[in-house]
Amino acid sequence: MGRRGKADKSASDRGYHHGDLRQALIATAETLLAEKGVEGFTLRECARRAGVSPAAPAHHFGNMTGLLTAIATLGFQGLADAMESAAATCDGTPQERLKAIGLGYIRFALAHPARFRVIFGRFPLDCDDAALAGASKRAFDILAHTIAAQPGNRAPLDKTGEASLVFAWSLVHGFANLVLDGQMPFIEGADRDAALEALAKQVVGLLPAADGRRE
Amino acid sequence: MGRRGKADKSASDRGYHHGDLRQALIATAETLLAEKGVEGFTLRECARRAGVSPAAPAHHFGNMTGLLTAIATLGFQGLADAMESAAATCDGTPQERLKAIGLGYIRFALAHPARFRVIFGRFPLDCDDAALAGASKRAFDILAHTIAAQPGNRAPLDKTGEASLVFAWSLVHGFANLVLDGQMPFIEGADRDAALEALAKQVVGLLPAADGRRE
DNA sequence: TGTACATCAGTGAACGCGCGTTCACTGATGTAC
DNA sequence: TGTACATCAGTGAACGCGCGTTCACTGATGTAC
Repeated sequence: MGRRGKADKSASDRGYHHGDLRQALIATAETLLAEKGVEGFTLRECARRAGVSPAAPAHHFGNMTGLLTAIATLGFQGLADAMESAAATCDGTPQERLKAIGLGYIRFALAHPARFRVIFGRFPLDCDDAALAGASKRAFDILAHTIAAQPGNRAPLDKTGEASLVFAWSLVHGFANLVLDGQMPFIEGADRDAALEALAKQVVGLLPAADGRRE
Repeated sequence: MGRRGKADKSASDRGYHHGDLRQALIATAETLLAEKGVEGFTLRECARRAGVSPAAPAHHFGNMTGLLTAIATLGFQGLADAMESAAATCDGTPQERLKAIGLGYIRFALAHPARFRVIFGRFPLDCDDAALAGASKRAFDILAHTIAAQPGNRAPLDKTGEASLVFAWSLVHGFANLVLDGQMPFIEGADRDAALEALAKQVVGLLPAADGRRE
């Protein structure tokens, strides 16, 4: 153990070069964001925790916006992956597929709070970043296509289809935000994760009722 | 017009005493929060915009937490009022009442983004503040009682009842957050407010389908 | 009505702090011959 | 295999800044007699 207990690897432990500082900074930033929220996040503390000088992040990301953009890109990719892999395990009817991607959405948010928040908070992101734009479009399209495939809907979505998209999205987005913001105090303790998963399943299970054309 | 265009009333315009600085600071803080979000908010700029010295806010609120706590209290009161007054105008069946308070929730969030965000963001608030705790309980109870009054539910809520509470809350909370975070770009322009109100009505209208006992 | 005094509300300068970013630099690594 | 050199990755000191809060203060208001 080095003299500087705060950092995972101090400069004396690891030599001049870090190895994969880019990845390390992203991971540290996520921890920090999840811990302190948006307003508590600083680039300097991020560097400090990574055991690196305050100038190091600029080398990889230019500035704070660059780092956050990298995290947001990971976020959209992860969100899209989570929805797709959840959809892959279901029986394939449109309704079951919608429930599955909804559950995937929620699971992703709870598993990666920092990425989820960076995506949806109004952070300074580099909107010209092609990777970010692509990942974002991919995630959104999964939801839109799934809604379009529901019984009675068509692509492109009409007004009613749009409303059912907003309905489903609002539901899972709201659930994720309420949990992340600590608004479900009745679900705490040791079995918290299992209880949340069960509640999420139950809530998402009510979803297809809302396709707007059930009578 | 005074020489200092930034402030509504400069010191020379209004004399030494402000009149109602407490109210003015709250209003300015809300504008600032809505404009710049949490992380952009500072007490000093708040004072600056109110045309007052940086030390003035401390006189009324002690510190930043005090100001935010005051705004949060207004928020919970406003949220409860919005839900109650929306409920008062509906025909009185439990299902219609649930839709009404859901719409009230959304309307409040869109009308008072700063208050809504201060309530649900993880801001430093004074949790010992009795007014805050009371207002918070009142708002939550309106939702819980309305859910308990739905057909098939009872008070206190059982597991299924709890799930339908979470369902309804998630829906309106998610909708409000998506709009406030600018995630509904397809609704913009001059008729934005009317379009949002219509969409909110449509989305909330799908709500009672989710009481979980409809078959 | 006038005067002394207490109370209140806001001032403005100052404090120490941590921030994001810059800059010339240096240590480490890789490559060409 | 050895050596010169280019490139890369991270350093650390410094910059100017705006922040929240404090403090002794002063101007304005209200009250008692």
